[in-house]
Amino acid sequence: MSAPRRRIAFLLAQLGADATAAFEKAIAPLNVTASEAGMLRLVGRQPGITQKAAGEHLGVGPSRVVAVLDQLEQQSYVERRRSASDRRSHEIHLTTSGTRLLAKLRPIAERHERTFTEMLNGAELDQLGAHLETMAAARGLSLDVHRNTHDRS
Amino acid sequence: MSAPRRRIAFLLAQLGADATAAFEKAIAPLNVTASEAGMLRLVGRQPGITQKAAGEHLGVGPSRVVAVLDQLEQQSYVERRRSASDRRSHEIHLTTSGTRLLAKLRPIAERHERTFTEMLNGAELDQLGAHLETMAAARGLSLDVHRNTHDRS
DNA sequence: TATTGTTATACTCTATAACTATA
DNA sequence: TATAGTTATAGAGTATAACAATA
Repeated sequence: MSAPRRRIAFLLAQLGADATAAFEKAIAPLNVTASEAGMLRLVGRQPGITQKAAGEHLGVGPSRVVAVLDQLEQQSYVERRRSASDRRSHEIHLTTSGTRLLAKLRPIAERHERTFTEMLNGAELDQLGAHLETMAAARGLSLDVHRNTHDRS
Repeated sequence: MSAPRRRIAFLLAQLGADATAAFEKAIAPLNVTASEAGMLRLVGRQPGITQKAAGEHLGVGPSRVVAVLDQLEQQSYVERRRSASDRRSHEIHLTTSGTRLLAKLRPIAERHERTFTEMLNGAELDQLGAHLETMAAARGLSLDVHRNTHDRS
């Protein structure tokens, strides 16, 4: 059918906003925002990543990267190190306390995922995940930021 | 599977944000934001709705309702009328040109929906839509009432 | 006293342009 | 010249509190 009576895009917008708000709320006790948590995960997975590369992965501009890193660095969760090969660029690394924070974030993210998926069974989630990944790939969204723990396959 | 899946909520957040951004971009030529489009559609469906009720339907606060309506009224797409029964409240109505704008919005929203669904076949979309609706219902998101501003027609 | 809408304020996120220091 | 990062600024969206008119 070419006349779309379905409301997929609308449902995605609704559920996506709800997921983001719920995640923000879940991690608020750790005094980090979703932006900061996303950056922490990325840096944990790719230590030494440059700010430019981080911005591309996260889909945000350079000035937003600066703001997020300023916040994280001020709380001593990450540090910027000037690259030896190209002194214009900064390599971002987790500190010990950043690594500890990331470890605390993981179970919260898992619980968050469970609250969003508990109403569907395993087969349904496999279908849903496959379709969402197909859509995300077709839309050119990068998907690797979140897969940094045990489910890399 | 007992290991928590950690990708569905993330995919929803990513795709939801992408859907919202794409819709904004699609309607930009009409010089309306997604907030304004959502309000227009609500008022089209429920002429005479009060600002308070509109805010509840759209999931935004009173001051946001004022800002969106100020914008729409300034462009003569809607008008506020004091309620005869309760002179504290305003009843919102589309103007002729607001109705015309709403009619132009509809095919754009349909094209937007197709853009987000063209990579899946009909059976896959049926599955996906059913699962998303199950999730939305479990999350307490209304399927009939539009609670956020990133709406399609 | 409570409610509807308004105004004011502050904070987050996004986007852009100008600037610096390197290359 | 071009690039990586920084700074400044502006806009949209959100949240909250104080306020006027009305109930």
